[in-house]
Order: sequence, then structure tokens, then C-alpha cells
Amino acid sequence: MWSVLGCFVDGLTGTGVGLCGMVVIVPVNVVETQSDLEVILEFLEEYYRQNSGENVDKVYLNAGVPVDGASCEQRWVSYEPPSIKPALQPFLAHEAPPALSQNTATLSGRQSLPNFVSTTKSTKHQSTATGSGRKLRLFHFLFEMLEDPAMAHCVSWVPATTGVFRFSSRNKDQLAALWGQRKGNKRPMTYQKMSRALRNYSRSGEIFKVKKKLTYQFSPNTLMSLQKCHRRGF
DNA sequence: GTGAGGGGGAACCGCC
DNA sequence: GGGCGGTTCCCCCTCA
Repeated sequence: MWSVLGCFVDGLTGTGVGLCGMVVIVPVNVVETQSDLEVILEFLEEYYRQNSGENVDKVYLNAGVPVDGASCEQRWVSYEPPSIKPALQPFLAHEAPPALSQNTATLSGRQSLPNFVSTTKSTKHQSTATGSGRKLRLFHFLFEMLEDPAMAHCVSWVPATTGVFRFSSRNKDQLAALWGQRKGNKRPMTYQKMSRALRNYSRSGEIFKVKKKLTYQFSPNTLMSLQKCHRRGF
């Protein structure tokens, strides 16, 4: 018995047919005995093994290298990478997988990796590989997702001007899984764990919990920095 | 009563 | 080795 995994993949990205543009056949008993997420992750790992090759690191090594010595935010803001999606590049930079950094641009794309799939083994190794030391932070990632219309099914502004955003009850774990992929976590990231990290932001004052379900808010300063960076991209 | 979501403590990990 | 930024586990609470 076989099952079509394509629906899971599309479900994960939530953008329907055409985002990943592929259908994968897996034994149905795999789906029955493991959670969907595990199936997806196993598939992604296998896909990565089959398609990554040595060029992946080279792609990353071609990315820009921010100035050492600057603060995390300074480095993040000051970096102006070339090409594809300028508004998002400051976040994506060399940390983000090329496929993801072209997320929107490749919406109509078809046969390559799913856009959310990291083509690197781990972000923790990327900084070492590039020697930059710049790490992608969760709130950067969230802002990036919020600015990406293709991810509106997972997280959206409510409204953007106030910095309030809300996760989709249905797709919040997909976004979390994406974050986990991006970070190269060993175990699948869940919304529960990601929200734990978000709650930690309330201590540093970068993001606050809004008293509504699945709703958070960027602090004014954080939002300004993020928007400033966004504008610089254009 | 139940499940989903929220809150937080604590230990742990990897990177700089 | 210490700080940072999560990650993971766990327990408890609230609310629909």
C-alpha cells in the first residue's frame, strides 16, 4: 500500500499545489505508524541527502559576510546582500537556505526543493563555515515569515502597524517545524517549544505576549529595527 | 471533564 | 570558561 505524501508537503507549506510542485509516494504504513511531521522530516532528510551534494556549502560561502565586531543587530541591519528578494535578504543572508530565501520568488517554481527545506545541514555550522558568526534569531525569522505572503496561512499581522501578529491555529506547527528546519535542530520543533522561546523574549523586551490566543506583539523598538531593515532592502 | 493554549522553572546545548 | 540564544522537558493553570 502506498500513500501520496504530496498532500502533506503541500499541507506543510500551506500554499497549495505548485509551491513545492512534487508528489512523493511513501508506503502508507509509514504514515500510519509515525506522525505526519516525522514522515515529513524523514522525507526532507532523505531528499536533502539525495539532492544536496557538495554545492550547498559553496552557495553559502558565496553569501555576504558582515563586519565582525558589530553587535548582532548592527551586523544584521548593516548587511546588504544582492539580488532576489532584497527586503528579506538581511534576515536570510547566508544563514537562510537559498531555496527559502527565494521563497516568494519560487512560488511558481516547480521541481526544486520545497521552499521551506533547508539545504544546509545546520545553521549552527553555517556560521562556522562562513566565519561570520551571525546567527538567525527567532524574531527575525518570524518577521521574515510575516512579510512573506506565502506564509500568511501560518502567521499574519493583526495589523502590521502595531506589530501584533497571530499564529494560525491550524498551521502554527508548520511554521515551528520550518523554524526548526532553519535552525537545523535535531528534533522537530513544535509550536509549544517555539512559544517557549517567544515567552523568553518578554524578558528581553523584544516580543510580548498579547492576551489573545496565539497572538504576540513585537516591541516598538524591535518592530522599528525590523521595518528599518525591511525598508533598507528596497 | 477534556483539550488547546499559556506560563515558567530548570537543565541542557552549541556557538561566539 | 562564561554569556547568549535558544531547545527540551516538565508541570501547572486557564479557558472554551
